[in-house]
Amino acid sequence: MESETGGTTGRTDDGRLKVLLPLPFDAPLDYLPGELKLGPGDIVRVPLGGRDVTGVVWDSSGHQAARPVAASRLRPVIEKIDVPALCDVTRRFVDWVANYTLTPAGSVLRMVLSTPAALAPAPVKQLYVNTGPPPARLTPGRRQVLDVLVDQKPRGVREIAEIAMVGEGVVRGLVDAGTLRPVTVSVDAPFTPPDPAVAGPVLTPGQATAADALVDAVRAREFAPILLEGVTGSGKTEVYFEAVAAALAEDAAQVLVLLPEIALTSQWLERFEARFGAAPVEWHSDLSQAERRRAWRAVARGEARVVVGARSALFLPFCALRLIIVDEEHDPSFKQEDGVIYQARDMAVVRARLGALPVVLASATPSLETLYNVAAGRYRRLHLPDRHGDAELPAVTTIDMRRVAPERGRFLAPPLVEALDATFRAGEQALLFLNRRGYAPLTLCRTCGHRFECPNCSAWLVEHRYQGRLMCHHCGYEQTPPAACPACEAEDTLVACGPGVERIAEEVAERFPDARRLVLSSDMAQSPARLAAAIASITNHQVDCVIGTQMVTKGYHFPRLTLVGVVDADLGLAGGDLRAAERTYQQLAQVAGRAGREALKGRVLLQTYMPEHPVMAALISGDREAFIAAEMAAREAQGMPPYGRLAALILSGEDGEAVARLARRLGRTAPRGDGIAVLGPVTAPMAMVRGRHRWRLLMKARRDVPIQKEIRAWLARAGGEKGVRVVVDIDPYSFL
DNA sequence: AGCACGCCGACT
DNA sequence: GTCGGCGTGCTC
Repeated sequence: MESETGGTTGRTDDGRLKVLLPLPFDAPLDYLPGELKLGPGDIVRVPLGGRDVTGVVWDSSGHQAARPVAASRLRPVIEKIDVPALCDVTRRFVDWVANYTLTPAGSVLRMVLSTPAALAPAPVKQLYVNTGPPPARLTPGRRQVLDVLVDQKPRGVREIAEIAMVGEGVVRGLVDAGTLRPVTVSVDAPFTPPDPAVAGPVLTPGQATAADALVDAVRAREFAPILLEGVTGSGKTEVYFEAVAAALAEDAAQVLVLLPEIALTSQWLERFEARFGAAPVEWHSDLSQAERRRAWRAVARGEARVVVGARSALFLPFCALRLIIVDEEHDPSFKQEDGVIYQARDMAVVRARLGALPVVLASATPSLETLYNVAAGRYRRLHLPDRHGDAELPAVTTIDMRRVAPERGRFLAPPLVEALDATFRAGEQALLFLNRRGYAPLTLCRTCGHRFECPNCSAWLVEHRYQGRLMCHHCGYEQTPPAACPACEAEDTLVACGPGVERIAEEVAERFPDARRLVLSSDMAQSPARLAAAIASITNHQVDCVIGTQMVTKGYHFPRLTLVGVVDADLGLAGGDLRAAERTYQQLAQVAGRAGREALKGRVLLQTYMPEHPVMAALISGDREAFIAAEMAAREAQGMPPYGRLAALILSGEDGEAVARLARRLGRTAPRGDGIAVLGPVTAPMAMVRGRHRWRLLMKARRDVPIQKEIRAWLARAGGEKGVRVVVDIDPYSFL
């Protein structure tokens, strides 16, 4: 029996070193430290099979190998990498997330070591200063060079030559003469630290009270989950900036601000810079390789004081994290749906608990989970009063599409058309919201009824008329629309069914030829520059009518926007998943909030076939509290989250029979008993994605049931099936 | 995740 | 007779 020395040394009695590798392994592998002095968190290169990989010295407790590998098979660590060690909290966080999400610990570590370039030796450049003896011959050119360098600031050869107005040869001559001495600097410029004192806050008394509470929480250096709730325009950002300022005032403290990717806008960054005099360190998917390296290293070294990023920023190697802010905490995009499946908002709370620091969840429309935690006394709630007292909330009304339907082939009902007309005449802006990209979601043949479907997925091909393509939104398949029907060969019989934003834009163009239109969808987000230009054109009122998907719902102020028309308010309610009502309410409330942000009173028109639906009723009355209460009661009655827990098993594989076989076996061997129920197996609503057949099972459990343990035992019981992948989604959001 | 080893079709 | 397809399985 091997005995362990404990969790602090990273090695066992016989000198084995535990090293976790960024590969799908559940546990660290054993290595020999050789002559290296290594401790937990150190980043090392180790041999694995025929290659070298980078891993992290892990704590020896926790992962107890059932049967240790023979000492003769151990290989020594190659080298220690010159990067700060991953701190204790980061390591425990990796283990925690792995255990909770039923993901191999190595896969979680891979998210931390996501930037291989950051682990390579830092690229350097050669600069020069005048610290050597003066040259034997002082020519006029040399004199000019030395004049440039009197300030002792290191500069590159090219730069010196340019300022001194001499050739580079003159500079090199002084280098050869030993007058100019080289200094080696990293090519990564340091980040300017934000300064808490640049611009003092201008807070109302209500905001100041909340800000003080946050500042106290930062100073207390304890775990403190806090909901910061306040409607749009109540100053949430300014209030949490005070907590950021309090952290910045402390030595070396780091702050993480998580935003939904879509909300990380230039507008947010401008506000930050105005308050703190410097930009935060950004972390999101479209950073270049060099930017990632610079940011990652700065975080690891503690030089990045404030990081703002999308959910993956949670896995950066912070060493002195003192505060986490999750803005727009209700946003469903915090749920990562592929690779390691996790809810970044929930994991932020976990990281805060492990690190004993406050975490602020900010929202105008908090998630039911968060409200539940407030009600249970687990989270503290700070509520911001509306800055403008009884602010002009937009008037919300429904258009009953059963009574006032648009003409055939049109999608805007007469009352909405009239409202658009009035808005344009008044010189104001309108927003038409439809959460559907492209021109039409379905194309069919009028003669034979043939539908264009994706060959790899159970989904219709969406027509994108601007690009002249039929596209699958699930796998990237696309084709050119054929002239004739591929089934019956009839010509000119293909019809577009249903609207997307492009089709709405077309209808606006037909009805209002003079209105300047802009379609805003994620198709545009591919190019950040184009997106920024588009946003600016709205802000500058170069656009009268914006037709947008959920791209438009967050983070932007459009001061001249007074009318919001929701083309299909029922869209999100279809499918009947758990959060359909909540999500639809959030989304429509958020879109509605775009109308009438400043002096101008706004109004919102919802086109719906079910105006009596509780979601519509709540939007009209503005009574969010009542809606939440009803939704909570319904969830409680059904034992659904947040009252109960859910976990989904998604099976997929190319061989449909094998997938079905394993699905049935999992159904037979499902855990049953007190507080656990398993629904399914059923074929997934999207029965085929990317050529893989899919089945689902859903486990519903009481909150006190250790679902991870149950699922692990269940999967072991059922065994596997060749070529079939099982993905576990704890707390699922998507039911497709 | 890679990279080996392994067993069945078309080439010099 | 070999080259090579990528299916399964191991890496301390």
